[in-house]
Amino acid sequence: MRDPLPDFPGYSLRRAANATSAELSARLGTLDLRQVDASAMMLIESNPGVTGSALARQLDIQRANMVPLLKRLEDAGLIDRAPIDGKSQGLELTTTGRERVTAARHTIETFEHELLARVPEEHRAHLLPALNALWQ
Amino acid sequence: MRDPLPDFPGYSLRRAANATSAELSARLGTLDLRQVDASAMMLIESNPGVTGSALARQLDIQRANMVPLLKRLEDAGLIDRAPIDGKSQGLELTTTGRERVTAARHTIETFEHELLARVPEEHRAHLLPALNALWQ
DNA sequence: TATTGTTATACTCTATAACTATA
DNA sequence: TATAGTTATAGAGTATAACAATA
Repeated sequence: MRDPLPDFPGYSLRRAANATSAELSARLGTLDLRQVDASAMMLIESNPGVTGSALARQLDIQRANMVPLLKRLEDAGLIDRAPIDGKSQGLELTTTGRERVTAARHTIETFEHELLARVPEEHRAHLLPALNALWQ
Repeated sequence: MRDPLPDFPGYSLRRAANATSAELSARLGTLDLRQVDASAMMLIESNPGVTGSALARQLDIQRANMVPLLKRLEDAGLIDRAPIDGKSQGLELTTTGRERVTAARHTIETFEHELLARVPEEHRAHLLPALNALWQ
């Protein structure tokens, strides 16, 4: 079939994101994590005591949608919450959470390595900076 | 906030796709089109008489989800269906559909041009081939 | 006055299973 | 036996509005 769509960067971006996202989700699923769980946990790991609101802003997630996300992580014993003041609560990884995020990072790094291997060498180093220029 | 996530190509890919997709959707919305509508119409334009099933395969959309999509396009007077045999039907753009897809392509090309302008010149030419290597 | 955490809700997108009719 | 079109439905993911309590 004639297909003019892959010539559009926007289309290719969406297709590439969908394809790789589905694959990564399947792998993180073996750790009982979603992609957003792993992202949130890595941010908490790098910023212990961060609030849910700050996390939401950094991940570009609605504050309201953080509630079930954090509840899931807490119920799974992966994070703890401690009051900062009367209205804010700081988030930290539990011991289990630290182990899980380490496993997740390993899964992700393996995945990204395979991902980049698909890209011809001449283009490889340009992918990340080009992508980050699009949204950062 | 310390944020290790933009160093992961998979994360940057998803963030870039989300950000650009939201922007493009808003622009296509002024033409009463969704992204997938524009994609489907461009494929029909390039392959007049194509079936809905073939379209679904090319776009990686479930056959079942093509039904409301095509109904929407037909109700809007953008496509016509003509029986090929007893079970298949060929899709074609109407006159209105051809005008609309031309407008959509203009919108998309303008958008992509702005998109690529955000990417530093040294990386620009590498984006599309790198992306296409990830899913094609 | 702005922000945090929360509840409730609706909407879009997508996936699955099943069915009929036809190739 | 495989494919086309379809129906119905369920599950994610996300967006909006509103609220009480606190900074």
